Amino acid sequence: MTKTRWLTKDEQVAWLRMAAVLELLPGVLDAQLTRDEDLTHFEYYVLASLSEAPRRTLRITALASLTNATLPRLSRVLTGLEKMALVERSECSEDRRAKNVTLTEAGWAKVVKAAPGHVENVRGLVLDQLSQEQVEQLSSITAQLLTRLDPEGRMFASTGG
Amino acid sequence: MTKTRWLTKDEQVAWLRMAAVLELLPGVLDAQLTRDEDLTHFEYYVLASLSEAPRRTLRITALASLTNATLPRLSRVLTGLEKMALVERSECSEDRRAKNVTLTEAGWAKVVKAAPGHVENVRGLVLDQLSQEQVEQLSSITAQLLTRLDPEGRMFASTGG
DNA sequence: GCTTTTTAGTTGTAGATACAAGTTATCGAC
DNA sequence: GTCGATAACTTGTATCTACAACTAAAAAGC
Repeated sequence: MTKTRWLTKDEQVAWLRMAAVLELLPGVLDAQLTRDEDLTHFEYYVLASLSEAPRRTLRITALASLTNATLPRLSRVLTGLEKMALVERSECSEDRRAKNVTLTEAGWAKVVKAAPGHVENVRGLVLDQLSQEQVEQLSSITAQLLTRLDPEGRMFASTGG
Repeated sequence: MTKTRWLTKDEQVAWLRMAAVLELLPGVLDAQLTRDEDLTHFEYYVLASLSEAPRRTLRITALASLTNATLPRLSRVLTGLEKMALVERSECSEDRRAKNVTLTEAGWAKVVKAAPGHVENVRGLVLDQLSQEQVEQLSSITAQLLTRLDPEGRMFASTGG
């Protein structure tokens, strides 16, 4: 129980701004995808993750790890996506406890259709707002933060420092 | 409908890292406060906002704007905080539709008690992970993003560029 | 001043998420 | 190979949040 090291004025400002971004950005990302594609950002992220996997297929646990979702959450989201015919569950031959999820053709088409709008949104909100130099700085800063937030690089094919 | 400007490799990496931070950081902030103080990060933010207001009092709408909450959400959270005796609602004399919320003595004590752990957490997760220079860069970058995300500076006493 | 519109806040209802418990299957000890 | 422990999901239940409908009061139109 040592004495608290309070934030300096500059740190305080930096953190308050960061906290505000943390609060605002997810809602704005969600809003565009919901409006244009009737998908939450999380659902999009699930589909996008599958689209990049070998054979567009992953074990549910692996997908949960990639997306930082709990298993119950992912299970229910997958049920929803399955109802939309965007993914399919199937038994896993090697481990009969486990299941595979596969992106259907319709699911692939959905990702292809949704990607441009999402990318434009990310550009408009973030990347195009920053100078080339700032984008590099942001990349370094977030990489540094992830060493603590995600030490095992689960959400990320840990692209070197 | 122009051709999509896809992300360069560097942009893609920067964005994926940023998205991962966005996904992970709120949960970790919440976990510490819930564990140590039985408060969500949002509840803490509400109490902290009140603690800095004149007379520790704000109109509900003003508080909603500061915290980026919808009115229904804030209304219910306030009901919860009121049950914990951390805040009090009172009629607003100037406008009888409106209500004021005030931090009680117990609410003030709660913020004072919770702040050190929260600050240590923010330090450990973010500020102490970065160099002095990176903290400045983060501050500039987030300020830039907020010009788009929060053009009216609602969440922030817009501290100049 | 009376009516219409807008604003402040609360509550109804539905969907999303978490934690815990349940099910089925693998793994490890022996 | 049998038994207890662990792992991969799924489902039950409670809480949280959003959107919409509701109440009450101020503001605006005329």
